[in-house]
Amino acid sequence: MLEFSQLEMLIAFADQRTLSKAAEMLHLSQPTLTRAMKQLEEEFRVPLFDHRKNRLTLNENGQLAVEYARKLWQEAGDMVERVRSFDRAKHTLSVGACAPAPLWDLVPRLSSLYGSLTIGSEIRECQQLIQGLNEGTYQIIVLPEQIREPNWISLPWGQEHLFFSLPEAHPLAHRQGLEMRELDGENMLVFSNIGFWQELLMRKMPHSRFLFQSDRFSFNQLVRSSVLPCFTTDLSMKRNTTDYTGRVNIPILDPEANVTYYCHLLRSQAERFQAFLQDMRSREKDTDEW
Amino acid sequence: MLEFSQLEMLIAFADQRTLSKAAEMLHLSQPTLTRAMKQLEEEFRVPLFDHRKNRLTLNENGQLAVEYARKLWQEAGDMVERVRSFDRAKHTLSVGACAPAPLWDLVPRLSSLYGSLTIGSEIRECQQLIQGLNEGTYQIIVLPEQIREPNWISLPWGQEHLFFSLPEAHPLAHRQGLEMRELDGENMLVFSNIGFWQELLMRKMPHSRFLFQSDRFSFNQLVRSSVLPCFTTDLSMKRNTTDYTGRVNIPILDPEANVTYYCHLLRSQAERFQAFLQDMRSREKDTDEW
DNA sequence: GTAAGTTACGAGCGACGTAAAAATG
DNA sequence: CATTTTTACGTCGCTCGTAACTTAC
Repeated sequence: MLEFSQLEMLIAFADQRTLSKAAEMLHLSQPTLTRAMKQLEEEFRVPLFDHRKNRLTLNENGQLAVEYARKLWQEAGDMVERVRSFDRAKHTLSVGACAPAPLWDLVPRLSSLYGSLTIGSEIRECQQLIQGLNEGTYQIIVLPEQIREPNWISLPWGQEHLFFSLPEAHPLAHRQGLEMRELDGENMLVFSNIGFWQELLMRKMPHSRFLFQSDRFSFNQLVRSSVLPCFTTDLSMKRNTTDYTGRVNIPILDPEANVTYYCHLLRSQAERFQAFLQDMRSREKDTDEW
Repeated sequence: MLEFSQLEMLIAFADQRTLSKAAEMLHLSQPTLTRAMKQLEEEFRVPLFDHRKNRLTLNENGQLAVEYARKLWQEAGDMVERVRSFDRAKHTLSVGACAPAPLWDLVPRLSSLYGSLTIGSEIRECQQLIQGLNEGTYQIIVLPEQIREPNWISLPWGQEHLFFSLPEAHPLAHRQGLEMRELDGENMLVFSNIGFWQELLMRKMPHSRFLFQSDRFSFNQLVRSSVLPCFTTDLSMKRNTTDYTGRVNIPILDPEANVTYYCHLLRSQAERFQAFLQDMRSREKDTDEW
């Protein structure tokens, strides 16, 4: 019977051009290769090589066989890989979100509901999330708006409200509310990896320069020590990772700065995530939490 | 390493639903199957089966693996088949013709030119021949007309002229030439497997009934013993396989009944058939032969 | 009780490597 | 003379089958 090991040796010979080199490469003795090539010729029942006294070369049949062997070898590898990733997909749950805040309670929630699964989470652009959900890259995605698709399920997952954080001495610090255009042009401190917020800031405040900080510690230092205006949100403040003493946090009035998040998942996965859906629906009634 | 024998066993198990039946089918002991399935799980490093005490069933991973295994198994078979037929193609030369007569001298000619090759010949409809040449089913085709294709080579291969063969007592037996419509309506004796001629007869003599004879001996008997008109051609008469004594053979004047055959082959094969092409061209000058 | 899967064990065969020979440039 | 392929030979190891055990319907 044709065996993968034989195909491997054939491919190695095609690559190395001599049996000796191929044998060395595969950590086999050279006679083993000679035998394997003979066996292949017997199995195919056609000559695959030009057997000269001390030179073995592929003939046309052999070259064709090598082509097929490579394809088969590749597909055999794919087969194993696909089955493994299929299995892995059953033990992992990938969440994609448009912003970090929804993940703060979503991931722990999912962890406690699906203790046996590995929870992976990523922050990506909305368009990528939508595509990823359809392609199976994500099982659950969080978007800042509700998208109604017939084969999707969507349920609200809290709200988030953007604030300006101004030094007390700032001329606008006395205001109860602000529109983004009122600070357009000022240099702003911004924490990185804030998902869709970043695009929003740059769109609504095109004249501002944004000083992005990817390190939480550096960002906190700058918030405390500088007089640069920055951003925060209600969820961020509740989480208390940054000390805003000496600053006034003023709600931003623009409608785009006040979002409701929605979890979306494929209707075909409803059964798998039944526990999560029940949990979401029970929260939905308990509106105080938000 | 993954082995084809393991895939075979996996497929057999998927088909038979129990290891015992699969083992029986493959003429192996049942423990061999148990081991092979274990090995597969080790190679994939994911569970493929639901191991119950006395029942083994494929889980989802396993079902996926079986799908791939079937595909791979099929392709491995294809691989061998393709290489074999590729090799065979190098040792065979398939000729397709629209009528039998051109083959009478073409096949012996090719045999003597390419003694090491097996010559296969078939009579088919022109459309099938054209398709077959392009697809590689035939290396050489003979058509009753010249077709000019940029990547084809075409050269004439003789002429053939159709005759009516009438009993001497037939009212038209004295004529020097006849048109087909003049005998339309009479019952005619026809030898089978005459290629495109058959279609021509039926088209030009729609009111005649044709008594097809596929056996040469029966046909000859009927020609001798009956007074039914029949057909012959100059090439057929030269070949002398039928005794026309007591009959008058009268040329048919319709242009379609007087054809020049053309051999066609792919220009890409010109080198391979160089000897044949030279031979054809030298005959072409020697017009007396026709 | 029958039929299925798993485990244990022993034997046989086959695959591999070493060694030697032959050939080529 | 170095490199390569092929052949011969001996041994190690792996694979297979038999047999015994366990379980379920």
